[in-house]
Amino acid sequence: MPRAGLGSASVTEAAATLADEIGFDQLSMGLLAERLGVKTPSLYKHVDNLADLTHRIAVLAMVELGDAVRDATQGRAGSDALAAAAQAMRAYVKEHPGRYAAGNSAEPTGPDDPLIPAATRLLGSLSAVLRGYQLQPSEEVHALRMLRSMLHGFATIEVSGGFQFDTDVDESFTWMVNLIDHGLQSLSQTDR
Amino acid sequence: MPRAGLGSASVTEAAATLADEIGFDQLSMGLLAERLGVKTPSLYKHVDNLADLTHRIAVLAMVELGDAVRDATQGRAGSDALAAAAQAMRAYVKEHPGRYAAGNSAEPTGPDDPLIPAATRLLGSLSAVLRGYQLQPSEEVHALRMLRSMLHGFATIEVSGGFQFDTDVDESFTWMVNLIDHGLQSLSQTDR
DNA sequence: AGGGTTGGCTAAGTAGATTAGCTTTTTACC
DNA sequence: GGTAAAAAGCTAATCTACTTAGCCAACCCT
Repeated sequence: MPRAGLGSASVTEAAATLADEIGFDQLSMGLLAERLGVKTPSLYKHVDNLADLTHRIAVLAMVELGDAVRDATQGRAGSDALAAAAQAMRAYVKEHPGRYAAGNSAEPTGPDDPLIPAATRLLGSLSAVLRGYQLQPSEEVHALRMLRSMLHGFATIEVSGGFQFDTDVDESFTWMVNLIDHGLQSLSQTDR
Repeated sequence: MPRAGLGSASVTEAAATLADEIGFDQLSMGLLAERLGVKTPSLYKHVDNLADLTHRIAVLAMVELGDAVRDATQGRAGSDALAAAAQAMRAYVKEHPGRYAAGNSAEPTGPDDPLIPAATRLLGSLSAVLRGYQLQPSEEVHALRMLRSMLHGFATIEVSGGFQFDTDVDESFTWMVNLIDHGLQSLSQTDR
């Protein structure tokens, strides 16, 4: 019996891709094994169990999303950076809905969980975008929470097919980002 | 053997309460049966299966949330109505996280699904709130999508424990709602 | 009182996750 | 090149949760 050449990383990657295709909640050890041309118990040589697998997908998602936002905002500032970050995040969720869902369902398992730095890095990138608006320090956390809420909410509703009307969703998204942009600009300390 | 006096409605209600307590994804037929003092198979006299049960919870959640938003906005308009609707929605999700999660995971099963009118009614209440801002008709859908995204995103992140910093979450919420309020006011047709 | 319906139960079937234990391949080192 | 340990696959078996079948008691209605 020849070997399949698997490893924790390749199994996680395959699972993430499968989750994107069939939906995170449909992911199972059996389906993943079939996809990899292997019997189900063999997966346990590379991953502790299903919870461990989904956690690894979550970490992967956070790292990738952090990279995407960072790359998109490189060399941009203010409104440009905000629009780029928002579009990058939305694009990632649309392309990788299963990974993103895994990321949302994950809880840190301990103080050394790699999920923590990954999430921190993503938040840092969003913070950097907001820094361009020169908000009062006391308002920075509020603005960050608002930005996260809006992007997360929009992306998850969109991916779940929740926007019914046939009005263009792209248009709604840029409209929303613009509204936030104007709101943040009006709070900018340089305006006062 | 005495009877437990159950019915579809009371089983659904108990399941919803249990989901709020232990988390929607921890809900199981076994735990629900135990809670009701009954053996697992007995539940199938009142509900088709687990999918049916969660769907009923989803409908219940949408109806309750629709009621809550409607009640909160009664007799209010403009900024007051927005703030009331937002607080009502956030309060509902905090009090009933399991029900709300069920609502999010639900898909209509057909054209006669009671989930559809329930969801429509909720969206209608939010639309009514926005109507007070006298937006251009072409912008109404965008504003509704933004409002939904923000409220849904904030509530789900908060309930999942995603807001880490110790800055007061209430404050962030009202800050966010205020920002949106100002943004919508500046778009009001009466201003131009 | 008595027949039909309802709602509970036990027993059994199914699917998915997981563990145990065996065998083969690969690797590392002599 | 040869061999022993580690790694990676497999089959078989276990456990848990959902679900179905079929039985019997309790309730309702006249």
